[in-house]
Amino acid sequence: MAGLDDVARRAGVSTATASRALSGRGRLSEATRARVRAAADELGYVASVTASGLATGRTRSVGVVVPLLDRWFFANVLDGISTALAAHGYDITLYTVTDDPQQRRRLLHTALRRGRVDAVIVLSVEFDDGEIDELLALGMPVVGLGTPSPRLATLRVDDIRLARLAVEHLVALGHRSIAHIGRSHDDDRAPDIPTQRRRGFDAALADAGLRPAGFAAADFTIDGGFVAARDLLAGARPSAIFAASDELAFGAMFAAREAGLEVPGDLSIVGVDGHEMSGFFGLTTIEQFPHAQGERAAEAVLAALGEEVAEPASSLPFELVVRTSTAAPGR
Amino acid sequence: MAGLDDVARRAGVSTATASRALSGRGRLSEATRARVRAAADELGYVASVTASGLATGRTRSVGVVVPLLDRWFFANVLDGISTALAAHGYDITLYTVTDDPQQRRRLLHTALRRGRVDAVIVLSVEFDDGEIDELLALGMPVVGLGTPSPRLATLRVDDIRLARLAVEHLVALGHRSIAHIGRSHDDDRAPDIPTQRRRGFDAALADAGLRPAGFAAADFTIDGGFVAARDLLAGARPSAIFAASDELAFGAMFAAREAGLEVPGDLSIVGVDGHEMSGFFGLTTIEQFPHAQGERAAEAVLAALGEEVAEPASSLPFELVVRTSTAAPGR
DNA sequence: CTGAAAGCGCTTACAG
DNA sequence: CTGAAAGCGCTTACAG
Repeated sequence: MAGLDDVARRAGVSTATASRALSGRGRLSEATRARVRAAADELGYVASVTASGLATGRTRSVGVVVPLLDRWFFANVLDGISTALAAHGYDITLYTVTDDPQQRRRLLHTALRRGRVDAVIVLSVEFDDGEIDELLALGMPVVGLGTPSPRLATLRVDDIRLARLAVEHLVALGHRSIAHIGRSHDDDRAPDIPTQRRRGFDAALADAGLRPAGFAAADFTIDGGFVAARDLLAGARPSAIFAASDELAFGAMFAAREAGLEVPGDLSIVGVDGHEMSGFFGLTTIEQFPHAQGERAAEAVLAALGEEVAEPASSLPFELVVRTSTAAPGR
Repeated sequence: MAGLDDVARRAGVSTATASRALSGRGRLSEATRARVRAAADELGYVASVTASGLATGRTRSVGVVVPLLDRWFFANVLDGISTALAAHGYDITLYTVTDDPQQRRRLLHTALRRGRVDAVIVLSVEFDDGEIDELLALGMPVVGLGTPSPRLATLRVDDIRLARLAVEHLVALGHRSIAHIGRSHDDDRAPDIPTQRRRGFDAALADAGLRPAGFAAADFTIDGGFVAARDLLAGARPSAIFAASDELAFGAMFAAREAGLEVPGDLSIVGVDGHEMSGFFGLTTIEQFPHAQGERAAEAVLAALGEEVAEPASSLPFELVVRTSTAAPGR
């Protein structure tokens, strides 16, 4: 691989000048700049990141911390991040993080402190206070997407309003007996997404003078939705379910089918996400454009790194998509 | 952040000795080694990758090139890669690649030549001959997973046998009219996965003295499967469909439902993958354990980098899982 | 506008 | 077993 001095030699200038010509920093004549560029092209020169990283402290890479790679939502967010970062010549270094405390230590204490990345994007991982301290102590930009901590610069959709939108749709259809599948902290002020959605659910019902017809906790998988819905349908059956994700909603649809119930005849179901399969299932849902969310998170981080990016809008959009899984309460 | 000389000073040794103590290379007394380690722990020292990378030429990072982040299969493979790599202290740098030739050039010509990664894993991307040349010219280990090119060290499942297994299951149930949804090159010798599966399909039918009851090409999405199946079901209807992926099979199931057909009463369907939803759909499928495939690819790359890894098995396993989407041809 | 030189933080022959 | 020194390939004040 050709190095910078090969380029300099070929262009007949010093290494310093070659560096300036290629980076665009410092002023030099257009002629020499062009000469250096030509030499670099001819040699197929690409600057070594380890060398320039060591010299400048910048590596043009951002770390992305994800909880689970195989959730549809995260895969799409990641894709969005990747698109936006690539457009600015940044690479992405991927870190998976589960509940394993040792793994978290390794991430915070070692991986992120190796100087491999210039900034980090954290997706929906719940870090405790001490972990947030360590993140902040990294001394680089950290942006969260759907991260619960108020101490992190975080992009989020207004999940209370989002949930209200879903529930108000059901109420408008005439439903009076609406249950919820999701997750919730006991503390109403907990900032995590599932709790916010549960609060929006409660609030919308209260506004309509209704009380929850049931709540079932589930992790955000299809199977979780299936089991939760089976529980809900076993008791005094609600006429509608608001599921906190499309995957939960799919699970609920499978449970309804197993129970011999028709959707929406016997049971209306609303989800959240806009999952690629929601159309096939005829699922009414709140779309939230994860790909765009990823792009926005990437832009926030790029801005913090001093890159030129389009002015970011202030809030993340979502919208109700009505399909065939919701209707007026039947029979 | 503490540097190596801080550690050395605290331990009362030279930087060189500190480096040796921490890396384990070169022999030195247990006593000083312990002293250095203690100093490093107390200071929370972590070696800078840019510095050690520049000095050694190794960065402990591997590039992973993926076509699409939001396919269930790739997400799981990636997760497997991440698991195995993390266990050896390697990071992963993620590169997404589509058909856009400019993007491919940027990857091959720039991103991969920056010295950021020690090796690369390529997932199912079809590179042309010139691109393969560039990959090989990188001068680092490259391993493919499901990559068509015979010039790349590639891990693959035996897709001909895999397809035979699926089709033989249908034949054994008594089906005589079996169609295929997938993709295929005209050239039978094309090494890409879809073509291999189509060949296995043909071969199994030929062995049973049967001829294909239809073939419909589709990209590997649910929607692709839906459209393809709708076409197949519009003509002389087959009694069974072998779909080259579970997502295609899901699409086919939706199409069957739309056509008012019962599965498996009117139509049997087999898929490939072992998608997390296949259980809910009652889909008979060939499981192929993508997570394990990812781990295996990572281990192959680690071995090429001189890391100690378990002896890799020689072929990738798969297995038939019979559910309720297949039965003897009905009515 | 351009060059010589120091420095980024490690590693590794080379001596001893 | 340990240290002094050179070097990895860039960038950037500092001079001119």
